[in-house]
Amino acid sequence: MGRAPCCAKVGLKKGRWSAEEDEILVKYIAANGEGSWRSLPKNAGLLRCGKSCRLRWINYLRSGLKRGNFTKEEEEIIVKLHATLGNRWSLIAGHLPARTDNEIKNYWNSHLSRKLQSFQQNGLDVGGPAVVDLSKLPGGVRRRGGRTSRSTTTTEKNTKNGTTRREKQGMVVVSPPASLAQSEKGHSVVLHADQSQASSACTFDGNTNEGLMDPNEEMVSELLCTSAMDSVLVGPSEETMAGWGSHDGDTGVIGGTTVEELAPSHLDKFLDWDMEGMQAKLWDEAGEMWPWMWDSESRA
DNA sequence: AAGTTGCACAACCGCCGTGTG
DNA sequence: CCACACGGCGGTTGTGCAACT
Repeated sequence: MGRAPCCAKVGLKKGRWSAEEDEILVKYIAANGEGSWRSLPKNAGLLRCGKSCRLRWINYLRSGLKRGNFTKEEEEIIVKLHATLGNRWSLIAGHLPARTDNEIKNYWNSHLSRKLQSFQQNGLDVGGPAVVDLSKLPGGVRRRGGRTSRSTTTTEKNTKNGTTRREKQGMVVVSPPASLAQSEKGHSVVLHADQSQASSACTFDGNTNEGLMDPNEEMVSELLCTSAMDSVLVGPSEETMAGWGSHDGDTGVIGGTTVEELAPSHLDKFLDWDMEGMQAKLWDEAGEMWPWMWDSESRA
């Protein structure tokens, strides 16, 4: 059992590509086209693994790639798509043709995730992620090196989506908007994010009108609250949950609709939505959107 | 000026799905 | 149906560099 390594490890060069190697690879592909990555390095005279050649070509050498800083528009697209698709960088990259999945992934890990986390931790009242001017958030200004002081813990703050948050024993305690707390007192609300965050949930206990959430899950749910559109994104049936958990064939079943089916038309539409308005709508229509939450079992 | 620290990013690693014999 | 090769993808790591002490 077990596959043979993609290439013989012995004698192959690793690490950064030299200009000479780049030139060889570009010339070879120009003459012979892409594909046959396994045999490419041998045929081209490169002491590289085929996968390494492919990665170098895909991410840096092929034409049509846009290098340099991400624009504000690109950032917003990434944030919104990530809220929907999770870490499916190749799908996200499909909506930013000049960017590679690796570049987007790196950018997310080094820039955007930190911004959003800072946003959440500081409870900034900036109107929700969809309308956040990312450049104004902590970390928005590129800064390199040096020691950074760790942000102090927050006690209690009101957020623009109507919830109240405070921290207790390492968890984020979230209270729903007063309107929901009063109208739906005695019920529980569980917010589920996309497939990759299926376990992320905020449960508002009907008696205390509070919900406990991991700080990281808070960010997910914040995005979810502002982006949820219908049952496709919110609320698990058993079938849906099974699809989330299984990663069935990389299909990414969400509420019976595959991610591939969602993209691009639904996602393009999604990007145009008034996220803040959707957030308010979500709270207003909580009873309709999550009917399974109001059954007798969930109240036990 | 030198040492320290953390960021940014290129590249690697390993798993998974698909195609093929 | 099975085993294998290959390509693709997402997670992770290594390294260079600049800011800071």
